[in-house]
Amino acid sequence: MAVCPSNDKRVKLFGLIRETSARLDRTLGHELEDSCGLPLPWFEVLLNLRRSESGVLKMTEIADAIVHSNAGTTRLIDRLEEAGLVCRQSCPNDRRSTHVAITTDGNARLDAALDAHVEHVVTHVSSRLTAAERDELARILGKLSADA
Amino acid sequence: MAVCPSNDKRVKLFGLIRETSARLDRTLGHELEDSCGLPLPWFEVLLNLRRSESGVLKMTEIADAIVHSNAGTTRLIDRLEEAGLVCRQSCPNDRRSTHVAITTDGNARLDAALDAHVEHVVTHVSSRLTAAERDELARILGKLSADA
DNA sequence: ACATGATAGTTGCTAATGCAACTATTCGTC
DNA sequence: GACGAATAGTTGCATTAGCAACTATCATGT
Repeated sequence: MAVCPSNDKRVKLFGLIRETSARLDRTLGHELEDSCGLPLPWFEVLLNLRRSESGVLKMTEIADAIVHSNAGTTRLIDRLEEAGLVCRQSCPNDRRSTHVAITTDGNARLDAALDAHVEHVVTHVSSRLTAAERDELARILGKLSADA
Repeated sequence: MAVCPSNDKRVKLFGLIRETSARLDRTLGHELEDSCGLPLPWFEVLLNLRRSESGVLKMTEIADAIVHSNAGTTRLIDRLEEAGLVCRQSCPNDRRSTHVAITTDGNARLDAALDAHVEHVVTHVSSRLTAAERDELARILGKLSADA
């Protein structure tokens, strides 16, 4: 269909999503690490735990939320637990499953990180867009993120 | 400012960008690898070479385009060269610099990959959005990707 | 109750990435 | 022209991630 597929609009859109996210990831990741000593994936885990209703998440839920493999999530939680920011708890209903909860230390670190992170996000994202654009971006991305 | 920073709209927007991109990355990466045996980063390198005016790119240009470190790009190009898809050429003007060019094999692989990739992008991105949404998304992301 | 299959999580192994340090070359300034 | 600073690229090292295989537990059908 396209005369030059390498410049195909559709291909470019995906590339743009990828590139934008990668740049923001790198920038905000560095800034978070520099200001709080907290890697972005750790932050994401803590953030998801904070948001969870029950205060705990299963390994699989975390893996899905942060878009990691189960194996990768195991190791990630290992490190977070090693650092004392989360703890594993046995799940009463299902003995295959593991509950992960945030610790007091984890909550404190998250609070500090959130303050810094909000500032970074404002600098690199919010302030560059109008309110309408931010809403529209969230709406559109929501449609894409629905399943995959 | 926000009562509950973990649900702060700004934080969520960044998280959504990250999540959406990660999911698409994973899905389209697998599909491309399964259909063409081409890892997504390889594809991105070849695509950028195809698009370049002169037919070659410097290592640093590639690193920037695909949002990799210089070190990571060196190893990535090593593998691509090993596979015969690109070749390094000495740069006449600057002997510190290295030109990377796509080979005949690389072009063939890229052609095949593009056909498959377009299809994947249509499935997971284009078809989920209206034409207006696609344009708007590209426009907004363009504003974000501008510098960092 | 039991066999079969599905699911949750972990581990071994390998691949890919980044940072810091290094070499080689070029640029700027005197 | 020569010296110091900046730049392009590569390498050593450590970290992180995923896939495939494994164990343990649960669910289903007979």
